[in-house]
Amino acid sequence: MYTIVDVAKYCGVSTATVSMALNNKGRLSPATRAKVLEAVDKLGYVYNQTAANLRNNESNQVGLLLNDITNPFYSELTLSLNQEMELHNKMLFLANSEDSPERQRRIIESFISHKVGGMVICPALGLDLDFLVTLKRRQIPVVLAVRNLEIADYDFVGTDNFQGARLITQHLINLGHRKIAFLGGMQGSKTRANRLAGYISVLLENDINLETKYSFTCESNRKASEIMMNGILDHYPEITAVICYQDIVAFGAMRALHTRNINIGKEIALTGFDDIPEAADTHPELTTISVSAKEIGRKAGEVLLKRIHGNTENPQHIIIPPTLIIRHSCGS
Amino acid sequence: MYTIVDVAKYCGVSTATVSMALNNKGRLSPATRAKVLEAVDKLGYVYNQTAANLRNNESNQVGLLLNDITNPFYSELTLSLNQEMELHNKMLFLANSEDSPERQRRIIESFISHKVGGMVICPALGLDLDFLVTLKRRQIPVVLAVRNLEIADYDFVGTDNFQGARLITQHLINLGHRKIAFLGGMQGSKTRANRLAGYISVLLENDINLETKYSFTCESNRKASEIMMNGILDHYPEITAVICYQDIVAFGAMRALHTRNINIGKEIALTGFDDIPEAADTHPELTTISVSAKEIGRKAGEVLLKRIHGNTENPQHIIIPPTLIIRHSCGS
DNA sequence: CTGAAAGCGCTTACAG
DNA sequence: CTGAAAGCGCTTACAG
Repeated sequence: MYTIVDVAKYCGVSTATVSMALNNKGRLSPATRAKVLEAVDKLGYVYNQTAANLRNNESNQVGLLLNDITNPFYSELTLSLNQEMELHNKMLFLANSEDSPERQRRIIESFISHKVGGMVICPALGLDLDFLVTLKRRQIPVVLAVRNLEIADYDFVGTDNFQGARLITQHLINLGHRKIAFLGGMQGSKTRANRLAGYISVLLENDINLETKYSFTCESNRKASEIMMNGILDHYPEITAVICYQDIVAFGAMRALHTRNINIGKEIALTGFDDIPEAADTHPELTTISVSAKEIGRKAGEVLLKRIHGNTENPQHIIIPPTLIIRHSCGS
Repeated sequence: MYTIVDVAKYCGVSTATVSMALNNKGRLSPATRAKVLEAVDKLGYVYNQTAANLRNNESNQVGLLLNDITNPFYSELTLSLNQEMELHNKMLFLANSEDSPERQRRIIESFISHKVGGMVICPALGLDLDFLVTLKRRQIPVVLAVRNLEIADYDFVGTDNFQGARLITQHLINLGHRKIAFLGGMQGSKTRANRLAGYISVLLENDINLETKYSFTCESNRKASEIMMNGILDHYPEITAVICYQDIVAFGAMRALHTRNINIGKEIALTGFDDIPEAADTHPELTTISVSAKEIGRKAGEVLLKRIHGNTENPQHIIIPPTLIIRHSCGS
């Protein structure tokens, strides 16, 4: 593996000259520059970006911390953040917290140790806030995505969960539903609290009696929600509509319904949240709330980049408005 | 941001001592070690891994190059590779080629520039092989995943596409189908060629006339395959079964079928390939070939790690055998 | 058991 | 227009 010294020797110039040729800086004669570039090509020299970063006290790496890359919502976010970073010649470290606060902490420390210039974090549930405060002191730009932490001094990009839930609840009420369940999300999740609040607020506005027993928590995977949905069917046959916390949760619920040969859309209405691509593949296709993961990823990248370049405005909260996507799972 | 020098000054020791304390190396008196560690804690010093890497001429970063992180098959692979890397304290760079050979080239060069210790690559279609040969000369470990390139001297982890296609084709024939189409994949894809060969070989073995017009290419997304499926229905109404190149392709085909109110499983049989989680969410659930993306990711990580640690055995080709998953899209 | 010094591969301020 | 030298934050072989 050649270094800048080898290239310099090969051309009979100094390493300073090679460096300047490589970075297109300083005033080199075109002839010298050409000679160097040719040597680079001939030797197959490859620039050591990490050495340059060390010397310049810079970084062109950013970290992305997710809970579950396997969730299509997050993989779309990853893609668009990645595209944004590529445009600005930054590399992306990817890590998965799997919703473990301890693991998340380790990962963030690892990001710092690896000298990221900034990071976007989808916080794990139960993350201790003290840690984030010390993180802030490190002066490294952090933007929170998807899940907000209500820590005033962090940038955040996400959606309006309260509003999204309102949209979908009102839609069901307009269709005549009165016994509406809310299924999914974990106890203690801020996101869930907001969606639940949206659902409740619309119920109240419409003078519908709030039955707290109609809201159910479950893990965000198909298996867990399938089991829960079966429980709902067994114990609350009066329910005519269920608002699922996420599309993934709705998929699990659908399994339970299909197994029992219950006609979704006719006998029961079902809704999701996120509008991942798969939501249009189910049968019936899922009525859901669209939250553009792509847009969140892009915006988060944009904000992060600005911070990395020294922007010190007050923290921004960018809210991508959710929209109602009507398909066939509430009738058609 | 403190450095090792600050910590050393704070404790009144040399930087060598701090370094040794940090790495648990050398013979330091427990008292000194404790003093250093305490200072680290107090100052909030964080280790600069990149500086250490430069000095040691090591790396604890690996690169993962994918075509489409948005495809659930690849996100599962990413997750399991990531887990494997985390176990060994390596960070993962993620990049998306979006199947552009030129972009892929840029990314690989960027990986090298950022001093990855190795990389796993799912090659983009149409990658020029010369480039891979020069890559080989750089001595940096590379393992190919999912798509093989038939370059003898690279490690590869993937599945047996030929065998998988044979499994599913035989299944359809056993169910009585004779007019079987093959839908999807791009011209020039090695993977497609192998699956197509499996399909053809079983047809021939069963004395079924091979109709070359029954095989169709299309991009691996829902929209493209929906359009193609509509074409098939319009022009070849005699077809009773279609083998889709991937689950994603099958999802698009399902859309076309649902739109036309054709009963999947009864009027037409449909199969996928990959067994991504969503394959069990469709209605009817998709009969498909299971290829464990998790297993591929894990194994690829394992092989890469061995290479990084200096293993110089001959290149390995690890084939994860595919299995047939019978659900309801071919009748039940 | 601990310190002084060289060096990993770059860049840049300073001379010339 | 180009070179010699110092320094980014580490580690390790060598002294003591």
